Amino acid sequence: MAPEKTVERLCLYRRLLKTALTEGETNIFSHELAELVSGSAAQVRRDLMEVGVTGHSKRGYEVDHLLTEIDKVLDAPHGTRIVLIGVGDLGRAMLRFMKGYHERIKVVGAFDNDEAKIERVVHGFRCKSVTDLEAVIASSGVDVAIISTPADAAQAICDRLVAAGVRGIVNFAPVPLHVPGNVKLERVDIATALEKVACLVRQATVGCNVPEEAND
Amino acid sequence: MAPEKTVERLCLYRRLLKTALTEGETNIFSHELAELVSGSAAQVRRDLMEVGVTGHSKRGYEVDHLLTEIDKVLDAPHGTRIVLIGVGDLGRAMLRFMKGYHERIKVVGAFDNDEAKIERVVHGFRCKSVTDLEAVIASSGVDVAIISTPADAAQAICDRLVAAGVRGIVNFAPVPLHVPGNVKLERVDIATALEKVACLVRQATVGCNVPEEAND
DNA sequence: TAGATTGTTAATCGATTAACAATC
DNA sequence: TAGATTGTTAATCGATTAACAATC
Repeated sequence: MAPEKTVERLCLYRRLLKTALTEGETNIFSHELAELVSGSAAQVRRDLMEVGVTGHSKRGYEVDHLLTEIDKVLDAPHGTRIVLIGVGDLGRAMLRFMKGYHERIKVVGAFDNDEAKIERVVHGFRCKSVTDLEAVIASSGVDVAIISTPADAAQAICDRLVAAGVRGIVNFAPVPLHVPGNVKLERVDIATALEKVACLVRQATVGCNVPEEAND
Repeated sequence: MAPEKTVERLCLYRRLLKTALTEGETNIFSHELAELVSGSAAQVRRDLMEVGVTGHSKRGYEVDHLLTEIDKVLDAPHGTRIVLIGVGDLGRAMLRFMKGYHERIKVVGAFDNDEAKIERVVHGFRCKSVTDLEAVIASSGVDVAIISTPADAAQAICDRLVAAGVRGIVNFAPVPLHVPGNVKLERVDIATALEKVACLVRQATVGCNVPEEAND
């Protein structure tokens, strides 16, 4: 119901509010939260409207209450069951992240096709054979799958996930995946992020730096 | 000069065009490229206009030529010099990715503050002490830095990078960083991606699935 | 020629920002 | 009260899409 961009920012707000809370801040103004995310106060207020909380013109918003309400919007009350496919460096990074994150993130399986990795325990999760993927999905139920395989394996895995009924996918493989309209797909494109910044930096320095030639 | 969104898509096009080229495709229509990225043909044509290439109404675009021109827009002719800070799982994933990627990506340093990692070779790069960060930047010159440290170290590292003259930063740490306006910052937010998909999937299934209670 | 595709402009869409009355 | 902040609507901005003459 809340627009995607708002959902993204709510995830950010939540993390920052948790920090603020542990630092003893009980109340926060929209412009303070805005500064933390390098956004505008108006946008913060708009986002919080979406959550349904209401602030106070003298004290701003109550951090505690804000967190409770954002949780309600973002999290499924019974948690999110997750599978991860591809236990390489990136897959391990995700497992490690999810391990310590919060209790409503539930990893129900980590899969790889490398015999050497199967049955190994990585950050507390036992690696399974990718041949068992459908069986685990069928028995545990899965809300979101993380694809951290090499590019050439990603679409095939994606198809299997969709066929098995998974309706949310986070794709770390550097290829665009194709999914039916009823599946939510989020691309995390490391390659593009790097190339994009490189390009933008270069564009910004054109003219003041190396003038296209003229050195040695 | 090209809008950021266009730059992002150009990165994607380039990767897909390379694949197409190795598969022997010499020409491609805007609607074909659009399908590969799940975009629209009009957008592809618009993006390619920005690059300055021109197509042919019977044969579409020449893949070969397209790649050459996109390279010119995206890449600095002398390459992009990169440092990476934080050789954890995520840092290793990035090193591994950059190792095999292409010749214009030049990693000039990988840093960590863990004594156990320093001097170790990771995916072909020797890990350095983070105390040497400024020295390496000063001697090698650095275009883009990748921050893959834990969240609590990220802002301090970021400040040091900016002070040392780095003008492009890719941030993998799950905190928003603050940089001056002349620094390009790209956030790759793994935590948000995961939480966002979880939320969207849940929103989509509300009503048809667990009706907020009603099971034991 | 007829049909498909390109290059480009105008129309649409969505998201962000500005503004301001209402509140404390 | 005076001053700051909220909640919300209207104005702005940018990006995407539709449309279509020109081209091959």
